[in-house]
Amino acid sequence: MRIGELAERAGTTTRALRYYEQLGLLPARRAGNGYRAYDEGDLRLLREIRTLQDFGFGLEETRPFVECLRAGHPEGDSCPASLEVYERKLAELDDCIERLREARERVAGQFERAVRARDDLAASEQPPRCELTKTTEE
Amino acid sequence: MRIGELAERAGTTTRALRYYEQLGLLPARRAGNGYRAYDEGDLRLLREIRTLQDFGFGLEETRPFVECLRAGHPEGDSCPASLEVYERKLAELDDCIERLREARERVAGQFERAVRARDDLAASEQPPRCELTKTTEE
DNA sequence: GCTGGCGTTGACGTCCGGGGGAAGGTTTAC
DNA sequence: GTAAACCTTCCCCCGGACGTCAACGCCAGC
Repeated sequence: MRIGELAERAGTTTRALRYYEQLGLLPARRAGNGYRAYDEGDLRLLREIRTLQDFGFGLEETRPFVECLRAGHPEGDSCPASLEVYERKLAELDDCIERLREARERVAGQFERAVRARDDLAASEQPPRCELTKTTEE
Repeated sequence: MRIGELAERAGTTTRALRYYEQLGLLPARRAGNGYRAYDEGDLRLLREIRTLQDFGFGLEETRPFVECLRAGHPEGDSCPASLEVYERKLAELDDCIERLREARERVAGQFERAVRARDDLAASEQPPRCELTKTTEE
């Protein structure tokens, strides 16, 4: 299989495949004419890469998974190195989520304070009309 | 006050101040010699910008707050436009947090599955030795 | 009067990842 | 025979918030 077919079957582009090869992530054998030659195993590797990317992994983070598959393991995450990447990613996500939650709380606090300040100001400038005054005023 | 003093008092750099001016965020009056001239009000505006940046706001998002202060309001968030930015930011943060949480759950699921697969494999390859076999084998 | 430190503008560099796109040349496929 | 697919090499781009010169002007102190 050549690069165009592989790209199409994996739903990516030839440009990306050349880039992955450049990274050493998905090296290709070469046919006699210099064309890149891929097989079904490469498609499997490529699908692993794409799946992990959908999970939010960077390309470098997919490397242990790809190498694990290439080493003959049944799944990309059958190797300790892959599990470590999972753990690191989980820690990274937790950290990121926590920081965003803190930021959210700070902003929410500011927002609520500002809204109260606005309402207080409105109330002092134009005192609330109770039911009785309301009917008499209008 | 000139640019160096303002930068130092606000804990930022002259480069940043020129950049803010370039964005029209913090325009400066000019002294006779062409130097930028700032006053205490500008320091207040700048502190508002820095505070919001610490909250995770982009520079453009600080603009309504700065203009609100410049319009004479007591706080940067005394204006409706600022409150809208707060609301947009909260929605943006919520969305971001939610997407990260989903990603985290997907990764956690994969991780747990992989760990179970590993343990199952270890168990089948090397059956667990109970207390009795342990003493007889070694 | 000169050195040093501040100021000015403008333009380009950086960081980050993940490619995009074009030029210019082979090889294959119909 | 020609169009499509492939090859390599090269630079470009995205965004955000500045950093980093370069080359000059202004001013205080000694």
